[in-house]
Amino acid sequence: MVTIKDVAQRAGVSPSTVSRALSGKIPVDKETKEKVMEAVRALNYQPNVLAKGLKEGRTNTIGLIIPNIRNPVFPAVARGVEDVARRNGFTVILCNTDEDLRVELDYVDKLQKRWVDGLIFATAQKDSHHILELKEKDFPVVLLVRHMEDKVDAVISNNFKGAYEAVSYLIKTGHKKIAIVNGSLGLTLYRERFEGYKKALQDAGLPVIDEFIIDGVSDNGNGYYSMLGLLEQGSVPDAVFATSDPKAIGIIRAIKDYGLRVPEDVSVIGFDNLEISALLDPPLTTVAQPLYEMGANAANKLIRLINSKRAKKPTVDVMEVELIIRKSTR
Amino acid sequence: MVTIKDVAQRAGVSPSTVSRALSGKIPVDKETKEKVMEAVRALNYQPNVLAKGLKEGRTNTIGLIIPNIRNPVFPAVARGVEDVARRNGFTVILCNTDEDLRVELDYVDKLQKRWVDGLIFATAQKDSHHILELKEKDFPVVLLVRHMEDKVDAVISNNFKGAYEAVSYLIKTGHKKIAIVNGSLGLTLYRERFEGYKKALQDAGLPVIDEFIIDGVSDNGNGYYSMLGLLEQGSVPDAVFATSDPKAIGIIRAIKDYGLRVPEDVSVIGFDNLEISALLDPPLTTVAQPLYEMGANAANKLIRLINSKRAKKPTVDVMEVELIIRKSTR
DNA sequence: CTGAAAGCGCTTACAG
DNA sequence: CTGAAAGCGCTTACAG
Repeated sequence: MVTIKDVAQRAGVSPSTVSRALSGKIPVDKETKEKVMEAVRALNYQPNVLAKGLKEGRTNTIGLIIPNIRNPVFPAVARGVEDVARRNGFTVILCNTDEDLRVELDYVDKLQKRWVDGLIFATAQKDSHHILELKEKDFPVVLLVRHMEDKVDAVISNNFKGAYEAVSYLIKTGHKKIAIVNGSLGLTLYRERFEGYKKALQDAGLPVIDEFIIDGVSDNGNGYYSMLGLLEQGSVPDAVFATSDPKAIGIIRAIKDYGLRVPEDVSVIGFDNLEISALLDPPLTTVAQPLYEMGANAANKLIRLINSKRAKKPTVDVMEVELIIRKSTR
Repeated sequence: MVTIKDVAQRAGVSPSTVSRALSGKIPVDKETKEKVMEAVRALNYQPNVLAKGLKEGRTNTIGLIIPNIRNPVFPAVARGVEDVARRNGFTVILCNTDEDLRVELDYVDKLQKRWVDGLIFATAQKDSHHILELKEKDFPVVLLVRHMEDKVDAVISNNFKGAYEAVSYLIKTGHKKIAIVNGSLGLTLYRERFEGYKKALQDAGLPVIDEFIIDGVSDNGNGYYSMLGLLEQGSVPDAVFATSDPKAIGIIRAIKDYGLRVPEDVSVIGFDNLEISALLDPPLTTVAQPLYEMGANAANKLIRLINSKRAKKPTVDVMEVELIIRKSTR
């Protein structure tokens, strides 16, 4: 391991000078600087990040906390985060929590010890006290996809509008009995999508029917059973608004297994626009979220927080959303 | 920030004693130990990992270097790596390279010295000198998915056998003109799958036909054009062995766009068994790789390397593979 | 069993 | 512009 001392010796200067020549922030004589650079090259010197971090109190590392990278929403999001991080000289630690609070707290603990400079959470719940605590300590935090009102900086998409447009489209194309298969109402994003659904019905003078409202459905496979349950109890809607593409996939399978056709008997509309959604049978009509850009924005926001001394008021960036019409709706 | 000094002061002992009480490796009087623990709890002391790392020369962090987390093979792999890492007290840094060597070298540079205890590469090429160099320096390295003969520890799947079984199945079910759409032959895994393809044909007394051999096809969308090209030049196979599921997806679209049916006119078989592959139209027949387990094994292997003092001879773990028959083959 | 001291590799006031 | 010194928060020989 070659250290700053080795470089200093070879260049015939003191370690302090090497440090200054390298940082560039403090004036150094041109000639000495060249000698230093020459030595750095000759020895292939790499400054030790730990020592630097220990001294400066920062590590140029951020943590990305998500439920599960296998949920197909997150690869694009993670990629957005990483690209921006890398371009700014940051490195990202990936943390999957499976929505388990203990795992999440564990990670927060561990990462803070590691002196991570900031954290992006895509796991925020209504009552994520630990996130609020970090915020209060002025530790840089940004929420992604899910947010907590205006208390913490966040990047989300326009959930209300996306849902409103999806359901309005269904109404416009002649559907009257529109069910919603929703996620947990503990999450703001699903509450907002629910509001959009209700508003669209109301604006069209359609009733909001209790039996067509299903929530608490997760993304890993139980959309199938919720839909099957609905059909088997004899409530057949003419359209379903699924609040995520993974849910829509399960719902379509359930409708087919029940012996009905999509979209002839039941139209299905999703929310996300995953890369696979165009490849399904039938190709999925859905509301596109700019997942990559959301990740990229969150990383930018976090890095700005890290670099700025004074705390500003948190802001929530709402990204626009677009209805993509394919073949799962008639 | 509460440091070891604060704890020492409160417990009325020296910092050295606190360190020893905490590490547990060196005997400490029971009573003093309790005083220390009491102080640790009272102050909610968190040892600073940077300082520890600087002193001990290790950080309990590993780097995972992959082409792109958006390629649907990698989320499962990454999850396997992370789960094992976390269970062993390690943290993982995610690095996407897009197969760009400069990005990769940049990452290796940044991560390697003193900062990360080991590296998992899912990006190895035939001539990845930088990986060999790390290995020679005795820096812990494990290859994943792709390997470099027996020079470096690796976890791969049984590519030859998977390909052999896939193609043999096609032959057994009456196909005679079987094309292969392959990845870059610069990668061992694709060479091995190619060998399996050829061997299966030979064992059945079928000729290996040049015009049915396409390689250098990447996973992001150009399977579509390769297949379309093949069809348009008038060479219509009765089956296609795609050496990855993403390629199979593009191939199926090309066949349909060309006006033929899958599997009635052309059977298609993939390799991977992604979660989406069962949901496609038609559901994809494919060779399943244990992606999660491969990631988990690689992490285990790496952590063992990190913890063991002496270098052992590298070993290549070959994981078993399974043919999953669905509806894209007749 | 315990404390004082040295040192991991840096950066940055403090002098000059 | 430059060097010597102190210090970031730990761990670990060295004495006792």
